[in-house]
Order: sequence, then C-alpha cells, then structure tokens
Amino acid sequence: MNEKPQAKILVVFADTIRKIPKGKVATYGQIAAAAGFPGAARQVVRALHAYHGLPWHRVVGAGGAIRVPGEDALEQRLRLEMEGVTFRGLRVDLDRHQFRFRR
DNA sequence: TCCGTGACGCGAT
DNA sequence: CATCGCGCCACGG
Repeated sequence: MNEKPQAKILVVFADTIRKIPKGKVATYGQIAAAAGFPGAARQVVRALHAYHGLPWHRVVGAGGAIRVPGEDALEQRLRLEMEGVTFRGLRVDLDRHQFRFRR
C-alpha cells in the first residue's frame, strides 16, 4: 500500500492553504507557487477536494474571482464577507485582502 | 489505454 | 471588460 508521490504534493498544498489567515485570501496559482510548484494551480483544487477542514473559501481565482461552481459561490462570498473581506464587483479586492506568503 | 473534464492562468482579440 | 484559445495535468469512465 505505497503512497502515490502526488499525495505528498497535496499535503504541502494543504499546509500552505492552512496558513491563510482569517480576513485574507490567496489565489490558486499563488498557493501553488508558494508551495514550491509554480503552475500547479489545478493541483491546488485537488488538495481542496482531498482534505477536510481547510479554509477553502479563502482560495480564489486570479484577480480575486470566485471560481467555485453553483450555489457554493454564494456561500464562499458570504463566508468571506463574514470575515471582513470586501469585494469590487464580483471579485475580491485583492489590494486589500490578498495574503502575502513569507519567504 | 485513450479521452473528456475541471474550484486554473495568461496572453491575445 | 468579456471571451477565446491554449498549456497544464491528475482523475475517472
């Protein structure tokens, strides 16, 4: 029952996502890069599906766009606004809420 | 094994 | 600002 090497990557992404503080957001691509895998934005999505308890609502698309499909999009927005995150039209105001990972 | 799919991103139009 | 096209890549049917 050996583990797939990919599982490792998902753990790294999960840890990275957990670092996003309340009231802040990070983009899929930003998370991938911060975790050491620039360009692996799609893998970030896999991590979100694979792990429970992650602050999934704090993950947005490039430019602050809500990318979650269907009704969940509204829930994400509400959760964010609940934390004080503001929007500019349909996108999160990244200038004010984008989280900066430490290097 | 092949092929369509997707909570992506970015440059071009 | 809205769309489109293309690269990317693990998954699942």
